[in-house]
Amino acid sequence: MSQSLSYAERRRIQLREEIIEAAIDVFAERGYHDAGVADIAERVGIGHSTFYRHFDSKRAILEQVVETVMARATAALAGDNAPAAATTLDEYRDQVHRIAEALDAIAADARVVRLLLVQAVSVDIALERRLFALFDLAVDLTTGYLDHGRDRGYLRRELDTAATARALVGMILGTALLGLSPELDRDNRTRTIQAAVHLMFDGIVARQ
Amino acid sequence: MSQSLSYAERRRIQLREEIIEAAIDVFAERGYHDAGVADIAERVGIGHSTFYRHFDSKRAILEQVVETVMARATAALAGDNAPAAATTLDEYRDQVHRIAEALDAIAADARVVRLLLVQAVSVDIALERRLFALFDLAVDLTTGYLDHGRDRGYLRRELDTAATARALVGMILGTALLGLSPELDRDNRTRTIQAAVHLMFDGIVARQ
Amino acid sequence: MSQSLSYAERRRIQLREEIIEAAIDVFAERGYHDAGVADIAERVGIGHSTFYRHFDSKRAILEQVVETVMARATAALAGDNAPAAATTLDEYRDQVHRIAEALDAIAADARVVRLLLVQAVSVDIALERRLFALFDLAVDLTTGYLDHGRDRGYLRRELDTAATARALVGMILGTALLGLSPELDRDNRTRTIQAAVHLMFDGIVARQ
Amino acid sequence: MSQSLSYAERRRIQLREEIIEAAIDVFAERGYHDAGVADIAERVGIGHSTFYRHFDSKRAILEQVVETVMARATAALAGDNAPAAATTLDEYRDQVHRIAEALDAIAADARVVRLLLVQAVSVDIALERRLFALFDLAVDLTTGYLDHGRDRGYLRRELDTAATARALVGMILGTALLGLSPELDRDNRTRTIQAAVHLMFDGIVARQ
DNA sequence: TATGAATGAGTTTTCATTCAT
DNA sequence: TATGAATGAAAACTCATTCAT
Repeated sequence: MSQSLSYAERRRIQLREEIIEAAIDVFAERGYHDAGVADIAERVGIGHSTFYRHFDSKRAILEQVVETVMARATAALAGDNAPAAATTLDEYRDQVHRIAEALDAIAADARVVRLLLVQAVSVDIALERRLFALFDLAVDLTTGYLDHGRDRGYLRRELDTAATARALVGMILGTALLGLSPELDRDNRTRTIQAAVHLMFDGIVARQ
Repeated sequence: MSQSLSYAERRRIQLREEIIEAAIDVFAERGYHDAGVADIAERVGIGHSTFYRHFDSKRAILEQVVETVMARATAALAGDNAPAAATTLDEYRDQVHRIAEALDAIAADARVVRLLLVQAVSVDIALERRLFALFDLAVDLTTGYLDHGRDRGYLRRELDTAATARALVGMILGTALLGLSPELDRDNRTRTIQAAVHLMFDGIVARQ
Repeated sequence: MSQSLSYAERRRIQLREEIIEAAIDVFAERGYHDAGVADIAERVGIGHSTFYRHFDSKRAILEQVVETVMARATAALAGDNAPAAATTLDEYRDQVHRIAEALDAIAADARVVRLLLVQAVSVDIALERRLFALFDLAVDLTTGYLDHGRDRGYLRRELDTAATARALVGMILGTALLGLSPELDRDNRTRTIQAAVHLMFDGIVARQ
Repeated sequence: MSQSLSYAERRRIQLREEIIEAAIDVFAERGYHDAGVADIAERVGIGHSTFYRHFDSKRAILEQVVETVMARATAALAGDNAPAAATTLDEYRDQVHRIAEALDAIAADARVVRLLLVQAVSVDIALERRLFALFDLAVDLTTGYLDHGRDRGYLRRELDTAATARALVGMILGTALLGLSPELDRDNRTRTIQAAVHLMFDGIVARQ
């Protein structure tokens, strides 16, 4: 199908992607409001007017940026940590570990966190809703996993799966947010992930 | 001491607080950038230049707003859920429950969450740092609690307390953020809190 | 007549004068536009609202200030350097010297020069006219002196007295303006005056 | 070299000059403070924000205006009244006449006088300094001429050249300032110049 | 098609002046 | 009477968006 595109069309698509990429950087660095269309255009190396041949408005590209980043994040998750349900606790543990690492890889890019957790929420109600819809989806998915584990018997029988899922997704988002702190080095980040997973499975209480 | 203030002085202080209150609303509703000084003034019912008799700039009142909200939040925590260390697991469980409820009471006000987690981070590097400093403090405090519990023996001996504290604070922030979702009703919120606390202590794994 | 004034009236007049004095300082230091009514009031030690009990507007006090400074300047001139006409060249030389010194004493106060030559001309056409009327008066007076000297025979017969008077008044104003230069010390100032008087009488050409 | 400029570039430069020209008018007519950027733009027939595509700020264009006017004035002087030193009194007389006429031609444009003597001094310390530096330069140049004449013997041997130069430059500035008076017609202006030159060379005293 | 030029709507901020105590 | 509080008019400046080349 790509050979059916003319050179101009391919060029056009490529430029569009370059603009999105530049916008990701610029919005993450300076924030949506402080970033100007001119900044984005300059980074791409085009006139700021050309920008408008590809996007209707500044708002429109933010939307596209958020969309793109959301897509990448979900793609990264979908990779090999497929939603195939685990049948034993150990399998589930492994799966969660893999998911956690994938999420960490995503969140390690501060731009992603800034765009999704900060900018997307601060600009606009409509965008905020879109984001919360994604979060709700994540909660639903997680609920499914927990339901499955509870049915299989390796998770606590009385688990309030929906509420627990919400707490877990919250933990993901919150630690991602905390990861923006400049204090946090790589090692700390890794330990936090491990602690979170350990917490998730076993809690903090000592067992005899 | 309050009787030592003249009528004019009291009036002045009161107006100042009204402005802060209005700013909390306006910033939470429309976001810092989309909110104008005129909007704040209008909500208070004063001329927009009167605003400048009480605050030097728009930026200055945001700072004051964040300060105020942070102070209220910490005050709410400090209430009766004093940092007095628990000596048994049950005491600690109770304490955590009380803290969780206090935090929930704070976070139930969507304005607080919006201001602290969204606006304060999106406006300015300086403000962002201030906020992260607060989060780091929360992590340190939590680490202290966990250390104490581990030393007493009611928490897991091999607990990575600092990393776990980070995960826990992340869970608080993340669930607060999720709480912005308009879908979430009172009951859901409560269940999420309970699930979070349960998760924290016992994890999700079934015990025989 | 002053004993007919009540205490309150005297106090009022005195305060009015204090305000004018403060305004002279403030306008000279910061310029009319950059100076605020509040600055003047603060210097006097009164509330800025009280200012309006004594003057109708900021513009009004500038007028008063210019009037006052002009009056002082002319008074200083009128002193002992009375317009009594000289009958000999030497008498006229003496007279011009006295006048020059009096003018220098006035112009040594940079505030006067700033107010009359800079501020009064830059604010307003009406004020500018008032000032030029004063200058024209000075030209007329000088013309009278020169006419007198020419009639007496100690000044050149073919002297274009009106035009020369204009040149002489110009020299006074111009050197006063140059005197604002921070470079100029007391000695230079004196030498300039003497050079100007010498120039006026004898020109620069060598005589055999 | 001008053909190397694209149409757009020429247009841009031309517009820039139109703005400067308009600003000269507007600042001279209403004074720097009372003139708004919008007034300048309106006179050029452009939107007020277009102004900001050519100048950074209102202050910046004043600087440019003063620079331009100063440049024009010095250019007018530099014309054919070159600084080539005169060797005889008559040559010097001629030279001074030419210079005086050139200066008069400059000062005949009231805008120039207003901008340089009034506005430039009233706005800003920095600009005032720049102007006084120019005046000091004029004094130095004049001193050089006088030194030369004294050395040649056609000027008085005991002439305090520096001080006299200051008095002469003062006379130039002062008569220029007086020339702002609306009373003054062309004829008066010319006579004043001639009287000034006559005064400069021969003084007012009758010679037998 | 790509672009720089142009623009007006909008925002923050100042300050002379009036008002209420 | 003296004053601080209140205010609105005005002004500089920015920037997303449109236009003309």
